[in-house]
Amino acid sequence: MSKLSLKKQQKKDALFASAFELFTGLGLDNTSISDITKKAGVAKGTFYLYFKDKLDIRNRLIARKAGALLEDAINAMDKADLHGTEEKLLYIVDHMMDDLQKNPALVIFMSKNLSWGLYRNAILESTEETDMDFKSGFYDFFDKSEVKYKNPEVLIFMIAEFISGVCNNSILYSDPLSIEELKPYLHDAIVAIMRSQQVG
Amino acid sequence: MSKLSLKKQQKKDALFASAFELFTGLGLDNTSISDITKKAGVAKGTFYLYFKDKLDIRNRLIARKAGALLEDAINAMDKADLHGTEEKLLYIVDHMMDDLQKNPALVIFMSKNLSWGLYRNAILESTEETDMDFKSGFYDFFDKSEVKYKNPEVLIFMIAEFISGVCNNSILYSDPLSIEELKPYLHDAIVAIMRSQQVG
Amino acid sequence: MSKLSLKKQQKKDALFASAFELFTGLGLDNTSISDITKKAGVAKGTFYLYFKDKLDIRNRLIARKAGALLEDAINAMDKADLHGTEEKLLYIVDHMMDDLQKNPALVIFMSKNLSWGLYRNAILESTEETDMDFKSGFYDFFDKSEVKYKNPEVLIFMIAEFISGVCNNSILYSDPLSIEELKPYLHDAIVAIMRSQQVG
Amino acid sequence: MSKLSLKKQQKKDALFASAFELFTGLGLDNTSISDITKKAGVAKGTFYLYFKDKLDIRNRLIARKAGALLEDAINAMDKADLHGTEEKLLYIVDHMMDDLQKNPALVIFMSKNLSWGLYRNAILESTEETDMDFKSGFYDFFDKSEVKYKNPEVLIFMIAEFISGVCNNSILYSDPLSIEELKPYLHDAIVAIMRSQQVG
DNA sequence: TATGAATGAGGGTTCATTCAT
DNA sequence: CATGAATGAACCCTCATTCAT
Repeated sequence: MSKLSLKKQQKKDALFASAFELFTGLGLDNTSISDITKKAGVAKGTFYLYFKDKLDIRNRLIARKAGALLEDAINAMDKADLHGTEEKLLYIVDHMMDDLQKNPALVIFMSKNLSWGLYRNAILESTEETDMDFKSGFYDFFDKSEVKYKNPEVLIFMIAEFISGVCNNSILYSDPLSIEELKPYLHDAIVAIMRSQQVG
Repeated sequence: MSKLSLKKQQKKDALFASAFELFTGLGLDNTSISDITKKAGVAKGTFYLYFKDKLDIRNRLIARKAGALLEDAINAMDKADLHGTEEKLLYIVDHMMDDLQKNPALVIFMSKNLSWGLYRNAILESTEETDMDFKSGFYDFFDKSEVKYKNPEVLIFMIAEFISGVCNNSILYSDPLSIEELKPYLHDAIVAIMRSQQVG
Repeated sequence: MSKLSLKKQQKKDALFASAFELFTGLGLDNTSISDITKKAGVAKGTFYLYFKDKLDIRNRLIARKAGALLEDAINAMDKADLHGTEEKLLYIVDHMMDDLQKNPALVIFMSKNLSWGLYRNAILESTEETDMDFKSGFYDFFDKSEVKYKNPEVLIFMIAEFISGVCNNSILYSDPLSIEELKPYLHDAIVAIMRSQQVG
Repeated sequence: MSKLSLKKQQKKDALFASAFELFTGLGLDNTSISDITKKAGVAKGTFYLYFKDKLDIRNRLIARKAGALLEDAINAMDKADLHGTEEKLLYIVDHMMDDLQKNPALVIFMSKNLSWGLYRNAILESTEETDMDFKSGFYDFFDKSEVKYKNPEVLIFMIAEFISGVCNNSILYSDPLSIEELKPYLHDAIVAIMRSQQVG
């Protein structure tokens, strides 16, 4: 990467970082592009060299963050010595929840901006922002599973929405319980959901 | 209620109705107070006689709508001949989902604006906007239940978040499945969640 | 007219006046709405209470100015003791040229912004900005004329374009001659054009 | 001309061509320098190596186009077997009108940007953009004429403005008539103007 | 109470121009 | 010569809020 394009990447990253902080702190609509560029230390016009508008940077940010979250979890899972689909899935879920717990800003951002469509895109489609190929891995995972599920995508969708909603309130407001207190309940519920979707 | 205060109530209702239509149609941030008053057929200044600002009308609207949704479900449940806590809970859940399905605008509005805190307020706290007293009913319901749950509020919270998230995507985008196709999966999952939270 | 709507009319007039001065001084595209409101002594937002955008105020300004120019000329002609179509037409043309000569700003504005379509609208169609009914007068004038012309509208169109172009350069730049020096040539040319369009 | 300066000339020509297309298509103020360079396939900075700003390229473009229009007409007239000043003048006028009619873009551009001053410069002054020497030819033409005019430059000026205005509306909007329908009227009017300016 | 004209800060966006490469 | 990333002033327009009527 040349010196010039390195500088460009730095600007883009600075814009991403500023946008993320502001979106999570003030919300999407209370963040102006002026705010983003000011925080990033670039001129307002520079924003438009890299992004079409606020929606554009938001969507690309989601792809980045969601992809990274999943990637970390999968990488950790690969290193752990796990057997069984259920065990693996729970591991991924726990890992992602731990990550989210450490990063409340990310929770806010994702819960307010993430629809399943965007999330699935981030996971299953490769974009400019995500390098990894999750797609083949996803289907592999369920094909090789000794336990069969009625509809893997529906299962993942339901778990994702479940966790997303629950974590959002719990992590942000400790309401009705803190995430630490909630975890046992949650764990049981997730296992129950999984088992309810097994074939046979 | 005097003639004058009837007129006032009509204006307020008109503002509520206009705000709801516009919030769901255009989104909160794309709806201006000018839009609301124009649609309601009152002057712009009149808005400020009844509401503090846009956030104020939104929160009060949520309390109204969420309360009504639950009230309808409970009323219907009372009329139905049901036995058992699980059966009753499922009935309420189904009823609410049916209502939401018939009213996608309401789904948009609630999913984008509803946090558990607000929702619980609508359910457990009586406000200016909700007449019913849900609170005592709520505790009664679980106290009298033959099946005991570890933590009824957590259970309700988890189910609420689960349904809210799942319905949102499904009803609005038919993604990953339409709500009709999704229902059997959802039903199984809810029962599983409930049972996972039983004591003993 | 109530006190309130009088104030409104004053603001509108102030905006018209400011816009006219700035359009003629700086040109349409070098005049910002901010400039107009600043000069008119009103807030920027006030502009949008009365006009859609810059094009809107320009078109309405043209209708006003062109209408007034013609109206003055016709009124003067009515008072003068004139006989014969040619004599009357020449009188109107002279009167308008005199008016334009006294008001170079108007020349700039009209020559840069006026197309025949707009001009004809200003003359023949009644708008919000022009009260007089020129239309019936126009057709009356040629119907009653003892001299018949092949196509009255074409004749008027040609004379209008001729004068418009010639006056523009002459009044603004005294090029190739001052309007005063040019007048005899112009007079001869206009008479020649008229006669060339007579029937028979 | 060296190979290097040939390349330079090509870039300059590309910029001229792009600017012309965009000015006529979008208008002067809706065309950005970025647009021009993009269309020309050069970098934005390159523009400033050849032109001072947008006004500079516009004025030079006018000189080019107006000069070419006249040059073509004169060349064609020289080849035709014509006798008499009036006949020759009419031939030139007709030729230019035909050219303009074939090229509405040119009409837009010239009518919106052309003042007599610029036009005369293009005709009478030699610039960087026009090679031909029209000046001596112009005075020769009227000196040798068997018919004498009161003021040849005024005559040309009046005809130019007349045609310019009339053609503009007619060619662009077919209003009040199409140029084809208008031509007979126009022809008569021009002859009339000429004759009105003869000496004696 | 009810009105709606008026405000002006602040939003998103464009673009002529510069300058390090 | 040529590039195009970067700038930031300036644009148009919206809108929550106020206040005289």
